Amino acid sequence: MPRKLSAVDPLRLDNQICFAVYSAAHAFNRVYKPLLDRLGLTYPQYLVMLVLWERDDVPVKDIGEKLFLDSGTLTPLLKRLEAAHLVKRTRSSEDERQVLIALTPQGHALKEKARSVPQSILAASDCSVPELVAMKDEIVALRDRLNAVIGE
Amino acid sequence: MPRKLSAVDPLRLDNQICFAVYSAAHAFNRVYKPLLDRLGLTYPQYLVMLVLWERDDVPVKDIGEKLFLDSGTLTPLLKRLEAAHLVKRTRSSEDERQVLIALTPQGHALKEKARSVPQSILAASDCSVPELVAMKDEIVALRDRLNAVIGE
DNA sequence: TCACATTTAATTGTTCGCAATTGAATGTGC
DNA sequence: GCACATTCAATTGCGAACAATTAAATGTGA
Repeated sequence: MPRKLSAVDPLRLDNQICFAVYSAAHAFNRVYKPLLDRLGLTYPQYLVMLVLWERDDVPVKDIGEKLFLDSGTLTPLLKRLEAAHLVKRTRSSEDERQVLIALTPQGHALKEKARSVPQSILAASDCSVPELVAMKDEIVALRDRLNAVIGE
Repeated sequence: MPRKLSAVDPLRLDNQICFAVYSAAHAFNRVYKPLLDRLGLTYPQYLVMLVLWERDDVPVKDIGEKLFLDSGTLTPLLKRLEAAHLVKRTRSSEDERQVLIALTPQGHALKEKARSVPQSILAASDCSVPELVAMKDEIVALRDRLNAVIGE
């Protein structure tokens, strides 16, 4: 009995890892949404806050490198975080080209409210921590290989 | 010697599988971009074309269910595909609420130009096919568990 | 010093992605 | 047959995401 061609058709949606990643990212976003609504953050804003909770007073460029985002995305996003009184934007005095992003007291305080988020995500994943760590490492390795190709 | 807390801190960016997925999706998008530019498609438009190349003349709702997208995303996207003469949008005569999406001859023809895309992605992934299939299956399973939680 | 390149954010314009709403068509329970 | 709910696409508004450009600050070489 001949194998169905569709099972190996490279143009089939179900065979594409990229669509798996794309749709998983959207699924994560939908799980995060109600959790982050309580913090008044969108998911990309939450990522920026994660960066700042690790290290404060960083240039826009550093945030961009960690999150793989450029100023076209970050500038308006950071302005919204500033409008929400979570960060302050100031030109660096050493290098006037740089804009340094610092947390406000409210920005610092929000970290406490965010502590419950990861475990909610873990529960929704319905997966053991070692399994998730293994998957994460594989996906990061794939991402880094893809990014290496982009730099040519 | 005590383990660094950061290695297990759930709020650390590097520990979050969701960020791995999010950033991998963007990396894929950047790899796809030059390939899809030659087809005159964006990545979401390419996904819609993949669906239509599998089965033609389908309602918007069916496309949305396969891609996990709603009409707010698909309606303008499909109008752009129609403006590019790749699809035709017609009201179903059986159920006037539905809009059926059908490929034009140009839309059908584009499939041939798209055949080289998957192997370019495979090359950029720098990964064996069995490995990619295994990763894809894991990610799809995770996505489906997340989507199950959303439906409560 | 001075011309030139580089770095850094900001800006503009296009396309997703989704929540919320609208309006038309269809299905249902009585 | 008729009120009612449901389904489906379209619309509106907002927040990413990114390409391309701009402008200012800084670095470099002759």
